[in-house]
Amino acid sequence: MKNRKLLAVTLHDRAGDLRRKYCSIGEASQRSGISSKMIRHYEATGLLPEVHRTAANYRLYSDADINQLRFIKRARSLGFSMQQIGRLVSLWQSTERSNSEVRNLTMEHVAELDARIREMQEMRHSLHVLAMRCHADGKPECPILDSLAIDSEAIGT
Amino acid sequence: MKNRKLLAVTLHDRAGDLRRKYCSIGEASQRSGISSKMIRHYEATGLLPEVHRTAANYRLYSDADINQLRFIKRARSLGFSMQQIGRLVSLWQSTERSNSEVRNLTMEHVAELDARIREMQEMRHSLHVLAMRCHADGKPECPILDSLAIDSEAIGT
DNA sequence: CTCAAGCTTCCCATCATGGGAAGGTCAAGC
DNA sequence: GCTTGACCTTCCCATGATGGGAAGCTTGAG
Repeated sequence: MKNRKLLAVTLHDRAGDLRRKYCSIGEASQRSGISSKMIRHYEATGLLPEVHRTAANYRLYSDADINQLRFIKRARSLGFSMQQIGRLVSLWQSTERSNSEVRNLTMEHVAELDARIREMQEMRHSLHVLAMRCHADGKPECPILDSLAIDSEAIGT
Repeated sequence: MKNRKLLAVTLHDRAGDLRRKYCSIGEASQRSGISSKMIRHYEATGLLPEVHRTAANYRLYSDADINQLRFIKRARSLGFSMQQIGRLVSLWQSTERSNSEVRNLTMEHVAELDARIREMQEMRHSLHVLAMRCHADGKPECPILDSLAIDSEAIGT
C-alpha cells in the first residue's frame, strides 16, 4: 500500500467502525485537491460545517465532506469568490432551491469576469501599442516612459 | 478661491519662500489623483523618496514629486504592479537607462496580462455554457450545480 | 479663543493562500 | 516498551493594494 503512512489508514486499522467512513484532513486534502490549511480555513469561516473529531481532537472527514470539498474546488476553479461559493453550497444543499437563483449567481459572476477581462484587454492594448513604438535599441529614449510622464508638466501647472 | 481651505494655500500665504513650490499632501492627492493614504504608503515602501516636511512635521510636495505621483498613477492604471512601478520609476530617473529594459519590463507585464485574460476567458466560457444549459424555470434541477457536483461520487471511491 | 478641517502615526480589515512555530498523537520498527 | 518521524492541533504572521478609523496635533478663519 502506497498510503501506508497516512493517518487515515492508521485510523482505519485501529477503529473498525470508522473504516471506509472517515479520513484524516491529510487524506481529505489529497482527495479534494485542497490544502489542509485551506480546509481548516474554510471550516473557520463557516464554508464547511464543523466536522467530526477523534478523541485526540483530529478532524475526521466523511465521503460527503469530501464531496463538498470537491464542489468547492470546482467552483473555485471557475473563479467564484468564497462568498459566492458559500451561496452556491447552500443552494446545492437546499432541496427547494431554484435553478434561476443559481443562474443569476452565475451570470453575476460572468459579468464580473467580463468587466475584468475588458479592463485588462484595454491595458494590454495600450501597452502593446507603446511597446511597438519602442525601438528597443538600448538607448535612453523611451516612448513608454515618455507616455507615463507626459502631461506631467503640461497639466501640472 | 475655491481651494481656500486647503492647507497648501495656507502654506503659501504664510511662507513666501514656499509659495508655488510646495504643497500639502491633500493638494498632492488632488493633483495626482492618488489618495493621501496611498501617498504615505508609497513613501513608506520606498516607492517615493522621503519628502520635505514643515516644522510641524507636515509633508511638503514639490512639482517634481507631483510628477512622480502622476507617473505612478498612470503606470498603475496600466496594471503594473507596485514592484514593477518601482523599477519603472528608477529607469525613468536614470539617465543611462536602456529602452530595451523598459520594453522587456512592459512585455513581461503584457505576458502576465495575457495569461490572466486567457484564464478568465476560459472560466467565462465554461460558465456561459453551463448557464445556457440551465432552464432557469425556478425548479431545483440545475445543470450548474450538477456540474460542480459531478464526479464527486464517481471519482470519490 | 474656538472650531473645523487637515495633518500626523498607528492599528486593523479586505481576499485567498500559505509559512512556520510550539506542542500533542499515532503507528511502525527496533 | 521506547524511539522516531509523520501527522495532527492551534496560533500568529505575510502577501498586495487599498482603505477605515482612532487619538492627537496644527492651522487659519471667524
